Amino acid sequence: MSVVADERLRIGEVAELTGTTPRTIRYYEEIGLLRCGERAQGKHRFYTQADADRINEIVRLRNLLGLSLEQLSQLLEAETARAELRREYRETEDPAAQREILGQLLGHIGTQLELVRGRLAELRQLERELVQKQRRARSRVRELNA
Amino acid sequence: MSVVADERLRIGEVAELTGTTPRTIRYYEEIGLLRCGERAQGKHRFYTQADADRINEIVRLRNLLGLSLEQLSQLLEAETARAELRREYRETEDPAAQREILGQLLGHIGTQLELVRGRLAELRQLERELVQKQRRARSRVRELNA
DNA sequence: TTGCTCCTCACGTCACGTGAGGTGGC
DNA sequence: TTGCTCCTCACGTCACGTGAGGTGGC
Repeated sequence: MSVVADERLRIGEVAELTGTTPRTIRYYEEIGLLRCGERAQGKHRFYTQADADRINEIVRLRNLLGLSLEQLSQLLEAETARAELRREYRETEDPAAQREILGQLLGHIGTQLELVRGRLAELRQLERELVQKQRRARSRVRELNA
Repeated sequence: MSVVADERLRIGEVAELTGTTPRTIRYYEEIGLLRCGERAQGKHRFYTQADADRINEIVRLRNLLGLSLEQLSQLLEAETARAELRREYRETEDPAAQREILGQLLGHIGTQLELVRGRLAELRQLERELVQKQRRARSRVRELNA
């Protein structure tokens, strides 16, 4: 509950927080989806809340949008690059640069919204069809009872 | 376009109709998700429109709900059993039996609707969060322009 | 010091993809 | 008869699961 900036989470705790497993987190590191974090070979990995947040985002997009880790990697790479730029440019207080960054952010959000809304449309269509089936079955039950 | 009951579709045609591949269809047969259809070893498989419909349903539930083929198998097994009973009992014209079958059908539809609505809720939540991010970014753009 | 969690191989699994080499049907 | 699609192995791949055997930190 206490939000400490330099909180050091262990891999098992992060796994619990994100509904994954240590193996999954190590695999994401292996394929470059997650930062590797400096540590001596064989030593324990440590994570921050920001790492947990990123894993949560990955898992959510993976589950809800059915993207491959390769596709997710591309989707999040842009975001990571932006975050980098943002930290750099925020200090310059240059409004033109900030507008540029915000434009990129809006583009990125737009891409994700398109994907989410496409899925939503498909699921709503499926729901409609199931409700239609349900109505027909209920109507036949009423006929039988009449 | 012509709907002929005994239309004989080849595996490549079914794959095209369902957005899958011949390999996928053979794999579903291999693990028992699809009927095997009597045919001599090495001879060509043939399918009906009903088979294509079933594959479409499988693919849709797989993609939209993220179920494993094992879970899908269980979900559809009940449906297959019902369809069987239905053909048997429809001829008897026994209203009690028909009520029973309709009850099972309604239960099955209810299960699927629960899954679909759970997913819809998660996706709507994700959409809300993205829209919220979008608003904040746009508001910051307006601030910069002021 | 004692557990518990962590570590690194490394093989297994699910749901197919991808040739290799050969046969079938309009 | 000529293509095209089909057939059956069988190995490859992606995203992890699951031990085996060993070390690290509160």
